[in-house]
Amino acid sequence: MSKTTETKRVPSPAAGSTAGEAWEVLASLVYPPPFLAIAQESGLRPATFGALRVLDEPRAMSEIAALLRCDNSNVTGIVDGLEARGLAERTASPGDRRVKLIALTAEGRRLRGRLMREARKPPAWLEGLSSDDQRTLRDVLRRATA
Amino acid sequence: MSKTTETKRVPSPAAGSTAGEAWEVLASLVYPPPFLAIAQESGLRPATFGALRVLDEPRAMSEIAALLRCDNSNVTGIVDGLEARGLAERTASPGDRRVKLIALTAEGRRLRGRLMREARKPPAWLEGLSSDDQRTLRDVLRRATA
DNA sequence: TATTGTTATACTCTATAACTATA
DNA sequence: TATAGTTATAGAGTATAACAATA
Repeated sequence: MSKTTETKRVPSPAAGSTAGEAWEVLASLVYPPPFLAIAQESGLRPATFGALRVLDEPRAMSEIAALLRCDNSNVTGIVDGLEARGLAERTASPGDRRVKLIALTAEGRRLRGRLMREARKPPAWLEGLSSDDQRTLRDVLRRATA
Repeated sequence: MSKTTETKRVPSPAAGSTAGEAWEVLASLVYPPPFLAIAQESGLRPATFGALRVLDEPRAMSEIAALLRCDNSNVTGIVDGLEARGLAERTASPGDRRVKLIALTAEGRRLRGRLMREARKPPAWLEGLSSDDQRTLRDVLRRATA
């Protein structure tokens, strides 16, 4: 869970700059992250949810470890959990018999689709903005990444 | 660490709405949270950083647990860690001798001040926006919380 | 009796190191 | 010899339950 929220709980002094003011409001809106709640509600543990997320296609264990930025040895347990729930299967790699490809089952693909759609859903405060404000926000943020 | 980033890693289908588009960009900008990196660089573990954050004034163990949304029993260990580092002290509560008030030491206050200033610092992408865009962003976000 | 904080215990997530089976 | 994955083990973070001191 989040012991990470900053604003609103600790009374913060005036930020002193426009960027600081914007950041203060933004942090209060996006932390804690909504997808943590989604993982919890789905009954999946964070690590399992993370693995499901990157399994958009069959991947080797080491590939999953790299995407999750964790050690290979963890992936063994995480994939064990996915297999136990019937969400994924270890399959042999055609070229290299050391490699195991992890593929979602039909049920795994169903669950993943549902959770990914949920995770992409904009939070209520964003849906509640006027269409103009939504467009403005989107455009400013796009300039920030340009 | 973050096994929580969504955008940019998994190719996501077009969001299909202005809010969805805005959210997609926003998520790529704010996850993983910058204060996780701050905690790590400071050599504090996330739980310790969280406790330090809520100790703007002396607080009872149970109060800390409530703010961190964790069990009382965890706070014992977290405060043990703060004490071992010389950052906080258990002091007796004047009214109720069951209660222990945790107060930061001078060193704890110094470190907390430094970390909080760091955590409030707007990220580079926000500082890099034009003044106009910063103001626009701030005002839209303020309307979202109104 | 009820409450505050501690201890005992257990489960999850993470990492390192030693091991296996391939290459 | 090197690599992919597993196992053994350990440390941190979390939770529940039983306990001591105090109310």
